[in-house]
Amino acid sequence: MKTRRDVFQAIADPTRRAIIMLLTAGALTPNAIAGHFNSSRQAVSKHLHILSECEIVRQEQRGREIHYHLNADKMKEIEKWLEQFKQLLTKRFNQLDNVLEQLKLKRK
Amino acid sequence: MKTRRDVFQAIADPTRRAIIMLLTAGALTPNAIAGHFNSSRQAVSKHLHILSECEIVRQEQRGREIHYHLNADKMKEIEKWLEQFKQLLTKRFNQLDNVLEQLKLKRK
DNA sequence: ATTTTGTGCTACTATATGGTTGCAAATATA
DNA sequence: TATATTTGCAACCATATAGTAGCACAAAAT
Repeated sequence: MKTRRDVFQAIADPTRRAIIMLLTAGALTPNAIAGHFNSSRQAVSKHLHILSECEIVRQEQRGREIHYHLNADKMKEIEKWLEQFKQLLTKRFNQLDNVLEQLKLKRK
Repeated sequence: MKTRRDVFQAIADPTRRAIIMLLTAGALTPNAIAGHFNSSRQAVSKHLHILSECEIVRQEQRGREIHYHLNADKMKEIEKWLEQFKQLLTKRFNQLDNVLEQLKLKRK
């Protein structure tokens, strides 16, 4: 099992999805984030580390505090994949349309 | 670590994403799918099992062959989450707009 | 009837993951 | 200066994951 670290891996965990949602409202410190969940500060820190690696999140040091900002652009990768998926689906239905078209012609 | 089995977990693995893409073109047997990848038949079967559990994929027995169909509707869950995310982002920018608006007013 | 083929299922392995605990470093506060 | 707070980091644990190999069973093909 190679260590993957992509956006899809990042959003696989429900806590990380929640953190992402939370950060849409603005930057927060690890402590503040942990306060919103049942997770411990360290657990949240680990999730933030993973999110940092995927560049979904960006650190900003401010004295002893670290503010975690969301990099919303990264989310576009998922959107892109979904778009690609939907396009392939459309192609398939076009093929199905062709089949139905041909059946219609035959019936004539 | 609880065993999660949701769509997000399902698309976390690149092989599974590839399988999903492959099945947009139509149903395939495990052997046929494995033929498209470097993965072994057993590995693909495991992925199909996971995809079945999330209802992304549906089995159709045909003699000794099993055809795996895509349930494209499940993918909408991801779309829905993304939509929710984007909506939250918009809200944040609206708040930012309000701040700027207020600053403008103050300057007057 | 025998062989081949397609598949699922059950170990088994190595590695990843999510989480906890404890410690150290840096900054803020008294 | 002494103490409290915020954080990262490393060690450790239990479980999940991805993959392999082998067996069993049913359906086709010979």
